Amino acid sequence: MERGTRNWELPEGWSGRTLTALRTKLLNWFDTHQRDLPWRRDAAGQFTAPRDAYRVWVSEVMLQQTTVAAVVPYFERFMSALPNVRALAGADEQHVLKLWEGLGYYRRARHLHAAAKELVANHLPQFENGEVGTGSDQNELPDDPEVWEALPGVGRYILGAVLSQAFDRPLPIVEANSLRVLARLFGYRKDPREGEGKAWVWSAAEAVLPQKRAGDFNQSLMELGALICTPTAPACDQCPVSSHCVANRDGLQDVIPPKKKSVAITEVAEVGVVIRDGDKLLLCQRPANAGRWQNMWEVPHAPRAAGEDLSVAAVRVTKELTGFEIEPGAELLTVKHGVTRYAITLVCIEATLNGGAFAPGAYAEAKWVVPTDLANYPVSSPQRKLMTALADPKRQPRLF
DNA sequence: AAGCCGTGGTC
DNA sequence: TGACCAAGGCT
Repeated sequence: MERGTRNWELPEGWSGRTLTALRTKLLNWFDTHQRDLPWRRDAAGQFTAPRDAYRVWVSEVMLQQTTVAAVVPYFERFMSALPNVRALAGADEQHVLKLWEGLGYYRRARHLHAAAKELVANHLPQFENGEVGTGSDQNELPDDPEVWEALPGVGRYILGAVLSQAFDRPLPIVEANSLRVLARLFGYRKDPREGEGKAWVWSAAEAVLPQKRAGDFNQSLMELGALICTPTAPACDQCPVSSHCVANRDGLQDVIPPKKKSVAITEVAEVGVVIRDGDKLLLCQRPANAGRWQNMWEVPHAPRAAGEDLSVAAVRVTKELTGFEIEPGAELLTVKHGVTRYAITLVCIEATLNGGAFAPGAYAEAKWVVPTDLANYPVSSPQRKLMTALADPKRQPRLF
């Protein structure tokens, strides 16, 4: 979409003065109603303006497609462990993934990590031997859209969010909240997520954006969408800009924006195999370049054939995925989990190693691990559920 | 363009 | 309870 132009008309009654009033009302509302969130303070707990670019960036990446409540503890842990971009760039990817474990969309973490390496290598002051950074990135991360735009995991939203909040650059943002707010405010009836609607909503975000305090203004749109202009039953009586809102005037809040198409859920039956060899069990690392949970660890698991016996499936899946031969044992437990458009029922079975050698392919690597070590590996949520259950001292019979 | 990528909370 | 939803980006 083209930037810096507006090829649509403001609704009747809108003028430059109206836009000025709208901006003032939203900024004033944000000043008095914004939530106290950790990424709105600096590392010392102080409110600053503009804000620390590294903290803004990490928080914005974590918040993608995720809820504020889920992010808060992850953000605190992440900032304690890796307080600045140099620390992140110097960390192992496994450490970064471990800090991300449970948040989902793990590619975000890998992109964040890769981008930090790129920034430190090519876009930050280089230190001589013995010198160290300040520990704060406020004046270290580049105030340059072209640098940020080229980083992995940085799209137009992250670009605008980071540069407007950290450097007060007047760049717009569009995400789920602001999309809803803008569509209702201007009475846009088509889907702002598709086709020309995408261009429209970015253009609308540019049109309302003030040249000063762009970061606070962008946040005000998101905060309003999160607290007042909610998907269902918006609190229009508490909205600071309801008098400007076309959807409020015409009673169209329920149909603007249109609901997203629902996706059909597919049921999947899987078998997972906990393979013992003495006091250790087999842990496998998923490959780096395809599918979900890249570079994370798990016990071997795969779909069962229709009507396939659990033990037969366990032997077949283990052989296909790892190359190992096993002797299947008792059924252990069942973990149900949803992931994207799949509802997966993972039935886990115990087994003992019977021979064979690890064959890389489905998995990048395999390790024999004592159960107390499982907590140190980054694993998916269903795998964490399985491992937590295995480690439960109340579980009978005990595996180890 | 449309599908993929996770997870947990809400009503 | 299950469908909907969340501070998107990549291919």
